[in-house]
Amino acid sequence: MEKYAMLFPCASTAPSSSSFSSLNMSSSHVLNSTLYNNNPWPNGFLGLKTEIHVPTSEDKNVSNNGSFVVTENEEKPGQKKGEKKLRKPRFAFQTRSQVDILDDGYRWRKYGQKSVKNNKFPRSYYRCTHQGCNVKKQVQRLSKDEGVVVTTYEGMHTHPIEKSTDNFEQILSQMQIYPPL
DNA sequence: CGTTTTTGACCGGCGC
DNA sequence: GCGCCGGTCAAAAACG
Repeated sequence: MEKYAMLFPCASTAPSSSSFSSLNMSSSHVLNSTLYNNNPWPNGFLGLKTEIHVPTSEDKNVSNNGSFVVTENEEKPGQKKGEKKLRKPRFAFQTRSQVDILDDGYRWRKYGQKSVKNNKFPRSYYRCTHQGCNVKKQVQRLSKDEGVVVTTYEGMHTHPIEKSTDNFEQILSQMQIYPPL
């Protein structure tokens, strides 16, 4: 297996994708697409404060998760009231990208992959390789829309980013919200 | 040689 | 109690 192909879907009105494909592709991926951030990160995972909802026509199609889902301490039916159940905040980012792995500057170790029902594509489970940092993340690709990738983060990082987020920041700054299709 | 990926087994919760 | 479903473990392979 070779490395992932550096594909850049390019929204279409991308200003200059040249800066995107920085030379250090050590593990920098691009996610030019819709990214929803509510800034739930302690140390500022992303500096930007974008909170937009793009009601694309696909929205109805992708009803299973509108676009940005924040599942904090939600009590599910059947759970004991006020239990010490592991309540971790979860954030789902729905991204339009050809690349599954969206690098956020952290190092992830894949620890599992399972196929989900109603989905042709498997779901990958990643874990932050930092000691004491039990942040998990799972990447799922919608079978309906191959271009849509749902990245779900679980937990928060308690350590600085190991890599220079410069690249990622650049991407974010240049990232633009998808126009309603 | 150390680290990450792969992949099936395993396990816990939930519904029937 | 059993089977489905989703998530994790762990051993070996793959990779740099």
